[in-house]
This record gives sequence, structure tokens and C-alpha cells, in this order.
Amino acid sequence: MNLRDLKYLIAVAESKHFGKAAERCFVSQPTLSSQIKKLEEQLGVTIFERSNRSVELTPVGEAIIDHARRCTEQAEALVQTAKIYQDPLAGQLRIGAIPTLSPYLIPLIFQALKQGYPQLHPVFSDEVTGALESRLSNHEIDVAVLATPARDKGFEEIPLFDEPFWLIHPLQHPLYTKDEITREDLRDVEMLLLSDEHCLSRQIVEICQLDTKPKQRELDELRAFGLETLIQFVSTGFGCTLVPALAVHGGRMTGSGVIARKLEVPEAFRRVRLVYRPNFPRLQALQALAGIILKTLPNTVRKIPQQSA
Amino acid sequence: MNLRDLKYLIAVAESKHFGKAAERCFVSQPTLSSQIKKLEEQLGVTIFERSNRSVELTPVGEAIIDHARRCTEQAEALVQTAKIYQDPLAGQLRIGAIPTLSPYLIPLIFQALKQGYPQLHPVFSDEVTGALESRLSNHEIDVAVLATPARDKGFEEIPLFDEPFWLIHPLQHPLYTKDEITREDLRDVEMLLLSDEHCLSRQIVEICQLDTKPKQRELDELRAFGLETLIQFVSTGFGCTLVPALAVHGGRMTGSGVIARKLEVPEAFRRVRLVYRPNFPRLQALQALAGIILKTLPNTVRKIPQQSA
DNA sequence: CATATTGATAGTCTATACCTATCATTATAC
DNA sequence: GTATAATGATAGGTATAGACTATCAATATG
Repeated sequence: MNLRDLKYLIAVAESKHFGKAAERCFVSQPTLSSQIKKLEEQLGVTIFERSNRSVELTPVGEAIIDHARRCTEQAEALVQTAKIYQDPLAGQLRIGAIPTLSPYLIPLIFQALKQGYPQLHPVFSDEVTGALESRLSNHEIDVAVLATPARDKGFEEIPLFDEPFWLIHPLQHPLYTKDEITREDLRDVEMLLLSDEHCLSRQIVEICQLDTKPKQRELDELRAFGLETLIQFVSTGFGCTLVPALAVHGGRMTGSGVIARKLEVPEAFRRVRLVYRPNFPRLQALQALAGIILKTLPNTVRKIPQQSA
Repeated sequence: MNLRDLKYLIAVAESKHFGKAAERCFVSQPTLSSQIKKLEEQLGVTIFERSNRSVELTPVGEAIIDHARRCTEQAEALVQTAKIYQDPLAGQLRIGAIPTLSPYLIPLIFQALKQGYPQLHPVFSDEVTGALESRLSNHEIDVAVLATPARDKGFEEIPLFDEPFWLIHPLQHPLYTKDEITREDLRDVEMLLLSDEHCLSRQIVEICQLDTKPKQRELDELRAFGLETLIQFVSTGFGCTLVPALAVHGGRMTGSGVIARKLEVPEAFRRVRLVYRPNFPRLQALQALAGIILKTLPNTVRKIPQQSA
């Protein structure tokens, strides 16, 4: 049995005429006749009662045509679905981003993405690097925005930008009087960190060359908080912290008793990239996303020029 | 696109493995691979994201598989429907019978038909000859049980039996004393008739060689009645009537003030037959029906032996 | 480094769906 | 009563879609 055959059936059922049905199906009348005959033989029933003057559906035929209609209906819907998604820049794109980036990046790009690619329906989610990587593997998301390299896990990546870290310290802090903040300054302050699931924490530890993290232990009981909460802690005089540049511009820091300071430490940055599965079929959509991100970003980050292979 | 291709899609979607899917579809792996590739090219979308270790559905793929499932579901339902009807002795059989026969014949055969052909679902209707003939033409019924020949209208027929007419007269009637009733006797009695849409009326007129029908005119206002009512009229002394044999045995005539008399008139009978369209595809069902009717009938009718060509 | 697993590719063969031409039957016209 | 038209079925030939086997390429695994 064949979808084509079912279309022939429907054509005959509707026109009640083999010749006209054949015309409607763009085949010759003998072709249509023989195909229907063969189908009837295969099914073991007579679908049409033919005479030289008329063609009529048998009761079985009625039931069969009913199924045939629904079948071709679904087939057409399938083609329609494909057509809608044909454009790689259309359809759902599931984007996961790390929590230290997501709240500042997503609002930035959202409007531009909608305008530039109205057919693209982004679905955002917030999770730490490890979780995003496994969701990527499981095909639960299409792309992750990470700040750590991912090549070694069998993924590919599009580098986007380098995001410098800024120091957040209370207004009444010894460093307030210093003009430039260097690496040595960082070693002396008490550094508040998120839980170490966050790549940000590990990166800060590395940059500041901390041996252990004495202050972090105090915060261990309060795992489920984000950057903004951390900054609140800073404002109460607990210590300092490093935050990525976008958090400085995107976050609400005014009148909160803290100050954000640029660092004179060249290596104090993180590289943000789109990470995806090597075989992901809609690379174009990812390139479009990368383009939008780069176009929308402020100059507090160093954009990496895209190579359009 | 093809139903086979959709089955391939579903197999891969379910097993997430081209080789196993191919096995399940009883084809080689390259066959399945190339068919799916071709389909993807036709649809212009990637349905599966393949890597050397895994096969996963893309979001478009999910949507497409959904339609594919429903499509093949309907196709299978179609085949199932055909299978149910495959037996010509299964499924609906729409039987129309004339009103002067139906109430006596249908109850007679009903049980035997159910027992002999439990898959056959008879649907009975009662109408006069002309109406049955047009419903037969319109494919609204499958077979008509008539008492008039129908070859000239392009139909075919299976002769069933010859049903003699019996005379019904009131108990206090001159003929009560006669042992045998002959044709001459019939000319002298006042004959009550149904409306002339009924073939029975025309046949009685012919047998009795009546010129006009004086008594019928009086009953003209009461068109919509049947044989039983007519017999009630006879019992009130209005006149006599002829009824077919089955009505005598099947009808409730005891204690009704009338008597049923056999006739010594050889040509006083009607031939009952199954009438059907020449191309009707389930001749077997009709032959089965004919067989049941002949097996169940009492010997008051002359059965016509069936020729099983 | 060798082996196994998995999907893709190449080349060949066959079944089948298609076409044109023609027939058989029957209704309609003259 | 014959001729014509309409309709579906049949016959025979061809081109293509879909199947197969053999092989490759890439990548895990021991």
C-alpha cells in the first residue's frame, strides 16, 4: 500500500469517475485503474462498485476512504510541518546559559533576536555548566552559553567574547583609596564566592591564586544564591568579590553601598562561547545567535571577530 | 513520500539505531539509510541528528514522527477494516422487502441468519416495490426481496420461491360451504385490495381478471395500511381478499371471524426473488441469504432449487 | 595499536508504476 | 437499427525507485 494509492482512492471517491480522477492525479486512466484494482486485490475487498455508467462506493469502501482521508491528511500535515521548519532560522532554539551570565545577557539580546529572526523561537534556561553539558548531550537543549572550554567533551564551540572581571568592594574598604587595583591587591582581600559548581568560582580562585577559600566556608549553608545576592553580602561588609563585566552594567549596584572597580590584571577575564553538539544540524541558527550577541554587547567586553567559514 | 519511508522513520526513532531499525523493517541498513536521507532531502529538514555513537531526533523530527505515527496508524486501521470486511459473509447487508412479505418472512429467517452467519449484520427495511428499486439504484440498499421481475430494470435476480395466494373470507360467507375454490368463484366475490403501489394488488387484479376494482375505491382514503388491517376489514364483512401463503401461517387469524382457504387455481401465486445490482460485489452474501430463506420456509410455498454456478 | 561498532557511499539489479494503444460494453443519436 | 460516444479494463513496453552486496570512514574500546 502506498500514499499515492490512497490519493487515487480519494480522487475516485470524490469524482466518481476514473477518467476525471486520473486527470486530477496527473496520471493516465489505465494507471489509476490498475493501481486501484491491485489495491483492492491486496486488501481483499471491493472498494468501488463499477458499472459502465457509474462508480459508487461500497460500504467497505466508505470505511476505507475515511481512513485514507485521515492518512493523507496526516501526511500533508507532516510536509507542512517540515516546510515550516525548513528555514534553519525558524523554529524552536533551546538555549541554556550559565547563571552568572544569563540574567545580564538574555535581556540584552532578547529584543534584537526577536527583530532580526522573528521566526526563531528561543527557549532559555539557566543552569550551571555541568548541568548544561549533560542536557546538551541528551539533546534537551540545542546550545549552551558557557565560560569554559568544551572541546574536550566532544562538543564544538563558537567563541563570542572575553568578559573581564571587576572587583566589588564595600564603600568603606581600604582599597577605596587606591587608583589601580592589581593582582597583589586581590590576594589580600577576603573573597566571597558562589558554590563551586559555578565556573565563576573556580576561575576567581585561579586568578587570585587562593589556596583555600576561608570565607566561602561560611557561606556554604547558603548554596542556592546568585550574583546579586552575593553583592548584597558584600554591601554588608562581609568581604569582596569578583563579578563579570556584564553584571556590573546590567546589575543594579547604585546606592547599594558597594563600588565596582576595573582591574589592572590582563588575565582576569573569562571567555564566553556558544557550545553545541558536533552534528547539530542548524549551525546557521547558532551563527545568527552569535551575530546578535556580538552586535548587542557593550564595549566593556572584548568581542571576538567571527569567521564565517 | 511513502508509507514505507514513514515506517522507517518510526523504526529509527524508536530504536535510535539504524542497523536495528533496518532489521525491524526487514531491509538492509544501507537501504534504510538512503531512504531516510532522501526523505530528509525532500522535506528539506534534518530529522535525525546522527553521530557515530548515537542517533537522536531533532525537534522537527519529533513533530514529523508524530505525524508519521498517526499516518501509519490510519493506514493500519484501513487494512484492519478491510480484513474485517474481507469475508463476503461479514459486515452490513442492507435488505429491503415489500410490506406484504416482510412481516412474515423476516421473523422466520432472523434466527437462522444470525446463527448461520453471525458476522453478517442484516439491516431490514420495508417499502413498496418502486421505492425499493430506486433505493437499490442509489446504493441505499444492497438487495431487495420483491415479488415482481426486475431484469428489465437492469437488475439481476435470484428466484426464491413461488408463494400461492389464499382466499380470506368471513365465516358467514356463501363460499364457506364449497369444498374447492376455483377461478370462477373469485370473480363473484367483492375483493378488497391494498393501494395499487403494492404489487400484490396488481397481481390479484390480474388473477381475478377484474375489470375495475369497485370495492377498492371505498378504501382509497385509507391508503397507509397493511395486510393485517385488510384482514380485519374482511372480518367485519366488507368482502374478501387474497393474501400470500406466508401471511396465512404467520398472521394471527384464529378467532378473528375469517377463514383462509386454499385455492384450486394453479396460476394464483407470486414468485418471490432477491433482486440486486449486476455489479454487486458480495454475491456470496446474497446466496447465503437465499439459502437461509429456502431452508427456513414452510412447505406452503414451492421452493425453487438454487443453481450454484 | 588492533578490533569492533556504526552509519555513509558506490555499483548493480529488479520489481513496479507509468505510459500508449486498444478492447468491451453500453447508452445515446440519427 | 446501426453509428457514435463514453467509460472502464486489458496488453505490452519502459524507466525509475528501491532493494541488495561490498566497502569505506570515523570513532570507541580493549
